[in-house]
Amino acid sequence: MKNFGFEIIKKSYEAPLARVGVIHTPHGSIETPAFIPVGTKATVKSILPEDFVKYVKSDAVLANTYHLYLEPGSEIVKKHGGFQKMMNYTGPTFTDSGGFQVFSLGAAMGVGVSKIAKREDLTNENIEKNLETNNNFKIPFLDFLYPKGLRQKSQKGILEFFTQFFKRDKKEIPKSLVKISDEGVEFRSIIDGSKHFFTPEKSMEIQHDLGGDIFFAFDECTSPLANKEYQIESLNRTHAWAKRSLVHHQNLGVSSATGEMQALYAVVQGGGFQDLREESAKTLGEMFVEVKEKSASAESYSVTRKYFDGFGIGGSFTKEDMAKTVKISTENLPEEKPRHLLGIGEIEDLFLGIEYGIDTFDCVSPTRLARNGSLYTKNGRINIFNSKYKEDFSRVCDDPDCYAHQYTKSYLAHLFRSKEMIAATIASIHNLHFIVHLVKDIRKSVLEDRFFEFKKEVLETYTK
RNA sequence: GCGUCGGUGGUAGAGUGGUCAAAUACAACAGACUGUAAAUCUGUCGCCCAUCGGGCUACGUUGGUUCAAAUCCAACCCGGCGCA
Repeated sequence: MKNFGFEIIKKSYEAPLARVGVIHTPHGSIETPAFIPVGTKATVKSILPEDFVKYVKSDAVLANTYHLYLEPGSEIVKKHGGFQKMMNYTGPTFTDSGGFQVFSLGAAMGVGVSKIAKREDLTNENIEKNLETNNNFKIPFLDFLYPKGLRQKSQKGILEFFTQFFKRDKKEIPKSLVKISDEGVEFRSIIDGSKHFFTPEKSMEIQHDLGGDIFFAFDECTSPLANKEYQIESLNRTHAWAKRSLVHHQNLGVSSATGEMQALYAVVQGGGFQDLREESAKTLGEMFVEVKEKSASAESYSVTRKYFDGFGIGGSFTKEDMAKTVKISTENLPEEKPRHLLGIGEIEDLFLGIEYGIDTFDCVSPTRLARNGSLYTKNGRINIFNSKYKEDFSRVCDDPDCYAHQYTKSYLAHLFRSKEMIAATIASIHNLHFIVHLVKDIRKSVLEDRFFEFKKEVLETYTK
């Protein structure tokens, strides 16, 4: 059985923080930098698992704790031997801890805040408003919000239903499905409204059941609208949770699903505040737990220090802050450990991340954009719904290696307009292939010491 | 031929005297989407100027009643159904 490991093959001459490496896992290697496609519920949406392997050719896939815990339930995943086996995938896997849902179902719910804030959103007024609702949410009568049959309703339908219900009974409209305390986070299920309490320990247990090769400590992803006071409070909590995660991971030992060792990453937070990021990276980088191990020969014990195997960089920040935030984080992390930039995947951001020492990325953007008709091209993103593509007989993708190369834009436009399911499939394969291979090409450019040249070449034609 | 019901914007379909350029849905045209509450969401959608807003033409056709008509009346045209 191979264990987790990371080796740096080359450090860039051009960009002092950039490096090329390989992550070893019990299920194979990941050549870094790498883009890891997201399969939240143990499926990369709209793509057959076998086609994902065949056509996307990424080195790994990432699934989500919150979602798989809710359905089908981590026990069932465990009985499959992990989500990897369940989805008939043989390569390396990641699971996210559920920390992002603290944000997306909490502070971000219903207020139109995304992970990447626009600078103009960061007004005092918005921050004030956010403070009122960001913590200590009252969620009255939430059970009524999810009557049977509502599950399939659209987001709009649900929000309308909420609003009507609460207006009628003159109750406060809920701002959140999440309640945060130092102990953990109370989530309401997005499926049926039921209550679930996540602690770092619980997240570890679920992720041991899910069986990913690499998984994350439970963290709090804060809103980009949160002020510094809140960020400090949250960061301390995230650090405390990281320690608890590390301790509990050691107690649990190997994965309950696969019987194999899993690698645990901590998550650097601190919002857009540079001092907090620095503190976070240092704190987590030095964090360890002492483990007593029986020595091979006799009854004596040796004490070893267990550190995190790698680090995620999480949170939300403005586009403008991203570069320095990533940079100060990686500068203060142990160099020899892999770094994963959570939830980032726009093309400019990939270059930026790699330049500042990121080894892996994951992002829903390629698949979500694809389902909504946006496609990556060398000349920027296009919306295949635009009327001009009705009679555009050029290829969806120029690259003959891409599955979508065999189809015309006109055909894909037709599939989208007529709501055929395979539209999402072709578009998703294309977008993932595009991003995965872009990162592979960036990797190559670092190896060949022409990173900046390549960056310029790509970004010059890719406007947007 | 007689009777009856009906003719509304690209389509379907509400509206039956003023708050109607006309609900709603679909279509169309744009836009958004970064650890997946997302096969989702937002905006526009008669014409002309326009930031609020203003002007014009419109609910089969023509004429009428009324301060005011998609809405009431008459005739006509067209369609469904029933009876000859």
